[in-house]
Amino acid sequence: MHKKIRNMAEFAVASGISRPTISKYFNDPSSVRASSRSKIEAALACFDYRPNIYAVNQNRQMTKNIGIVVPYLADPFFAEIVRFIELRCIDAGFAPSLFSSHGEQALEIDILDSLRAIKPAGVLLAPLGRESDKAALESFCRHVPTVLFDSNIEGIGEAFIGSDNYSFVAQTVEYLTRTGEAPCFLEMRHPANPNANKRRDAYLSIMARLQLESHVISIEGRGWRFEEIGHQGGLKLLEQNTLPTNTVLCSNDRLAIGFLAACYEKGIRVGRDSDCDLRVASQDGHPFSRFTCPSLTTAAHDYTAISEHAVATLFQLIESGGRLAQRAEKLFPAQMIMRESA
Amino acid sequence: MHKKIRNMAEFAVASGISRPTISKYFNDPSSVRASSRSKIEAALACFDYRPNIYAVNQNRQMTKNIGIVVPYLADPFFAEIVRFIELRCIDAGFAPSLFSSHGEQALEIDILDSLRAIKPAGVLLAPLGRESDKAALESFCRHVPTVLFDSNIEGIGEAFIGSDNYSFVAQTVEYLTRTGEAPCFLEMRHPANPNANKRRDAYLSIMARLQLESHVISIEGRGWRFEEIGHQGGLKLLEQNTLPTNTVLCSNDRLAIGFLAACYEKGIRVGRDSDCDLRVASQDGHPFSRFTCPSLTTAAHDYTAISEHAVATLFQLIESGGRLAQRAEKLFPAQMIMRESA
DNA sequence: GATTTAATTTGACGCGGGTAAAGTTTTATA
DNA sequence: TATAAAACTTTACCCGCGTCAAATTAAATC
Repeated sequence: MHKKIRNMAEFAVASGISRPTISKYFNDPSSVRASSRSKIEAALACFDYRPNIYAVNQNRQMTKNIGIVVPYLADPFFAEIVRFIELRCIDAGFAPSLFSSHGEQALEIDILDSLRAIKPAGVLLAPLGRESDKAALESFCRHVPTVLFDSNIEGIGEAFIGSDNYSFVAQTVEYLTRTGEAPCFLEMRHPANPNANKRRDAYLSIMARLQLESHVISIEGRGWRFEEIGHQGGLKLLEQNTLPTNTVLCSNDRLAIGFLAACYEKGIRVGRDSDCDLRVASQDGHPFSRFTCPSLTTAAHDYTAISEHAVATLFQLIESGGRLAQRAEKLFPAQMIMRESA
Repeated sequence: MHKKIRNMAEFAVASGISRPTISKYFNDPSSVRASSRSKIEAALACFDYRPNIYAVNQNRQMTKNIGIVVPYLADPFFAEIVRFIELRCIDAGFAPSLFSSHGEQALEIDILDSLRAIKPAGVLLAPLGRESDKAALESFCRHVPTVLFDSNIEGIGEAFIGSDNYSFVAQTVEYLTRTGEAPCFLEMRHPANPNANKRRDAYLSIMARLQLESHVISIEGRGWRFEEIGHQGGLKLLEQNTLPTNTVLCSNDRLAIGFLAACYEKGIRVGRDSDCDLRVASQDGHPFSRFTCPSLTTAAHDYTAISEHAVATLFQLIESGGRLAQRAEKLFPAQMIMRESA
């Protein structure tokens, strides 16, 4: 009875419906008459036929694929946001494909290249940032409807969804200043991510507005191993004993995780209690920031809002045919999380 | 001059080579005469034509796709191993597709389902473990050449590559016992991953062999938020003050990260110095274990060996037509990393 | 029950490239 | 230089499905 169905024509015979109608059904089950639909679904139950996606995508102008590209998947921030995004794409009937550039420009270009080959309906792209080949990104975005997130690159992509870096720094600096000494700012000298520069600039401008003396400490190190960089840089700083203030605001949580490890090793007591030597705060709301020692006071990304809005924007972009009247930018403010480190 | 090339026939004309030869070239550039090859590559340089992957895959019995499935991508262990695997697949000319089950059975089934639809040459699967639907996995593996890694499920997949849990526990217990008191063993009562059970059993058997009294402490909590579980469980344990030994071996690093945070909060000094209250060691070699406070002594997976061998096994499986004479199992021993926590 | 409207069927073509057969040219070997 | 082997060209058909036009049928409206 259950002879194997090899293609849509055979399935059409088996279900007693013509092939074009079957085709319509798979593109939109509600577009066929209820009686046909139930016949098809009855047949579907016995024969478990599914259209060949390669044949389908060859003939469709646009696939149901959505590309998701992040710069560094081993960073739990991206892993977390990708989780949200994937689930929302699936719910909307799309097939997400996930790619990580692993911090390498060549790989990012390769990914965009192979992404073009699968003709996705749209792409959610968190670019490498400073390391990105802007010409390559621009060329890609001309061909594929793309929404940028996390890292903004001016003029590239139809929209950008990210966090308002100013809000992060404003909240952390305000909190730290209100509850103690104003912070110095610890960052990588050559950050991979453009958000880092925005945060430093925000720090400088906010400190100026508050008529406070600002101190930016830029530590060496390149790449995406932020914890290690924060650790090494922290050890050096603490050995030199040249921290200008007793309060340190780290540019991001991963740097702070490394820095806290250095503090611990050097016997520096971190926290807001009176017997502590140093307060450390940071920014991102990294999934592990709860479990540092002490737990990390940080300004957190609104993961849910960002992923939700990024996906919604992409869907809207797809529905309007791949182009938006003008490039939309949406920034979400930080959510302050007060913990033990400051 | 640069009229757009729409398909292989047009490209054949443009390059002065017949279409079947072009087709051969793209399947294996070395299979065509050197003179033809250089003509094709010259044309390729001006016209940047690429075969339509949907048309290609429709007609090929087997694609060049490789599926990679992990249970929880937000766990840096998997993120890290995926990085290795992806790069090796790309180097070998395959197109890896990455999926995370996000800890959910339904999603794992969905992924295997859509994976079947893309007709991959092979799949590298790290199953959820206890949460997996074994019947679904078995059915999948009957259709797609699959190599399991990380979590073994007896009889499923053509091969398994993972770590030798016994070696992990043997090394940590040996080290801890040699340098101080024998450890108790801290684990989740309902671990998601079957490795956890193997580690507990190894602990019991090793302690018995050493004629030492064993103490297994099973803490409550389900799911994949191990740090939180370790943290909550740790707080409870330390409040009750009922630890049977001054040395704790955690089943895995993420649990240990949470436990260390609990120790810090409770003012327990962790480390191997004489003024410390507790020694804590663990297992996995988690990327962040270097940055805990104190840094975590742990038995590390041999990431490189595992990913290397998993990929090599899959390639071999693909070359031998999708079936192996018998199910191969390969386990790699741990590499002990001595740090400050024990 | 006649008419309009919507849905379906039939038949046919196209997408882009795999692949096989038969004949032709090139290269390698002796 | 003759001969065999390898690579190539031409021709043709195939894959599985989207999609269109024309004809047919069913449902909805009055």
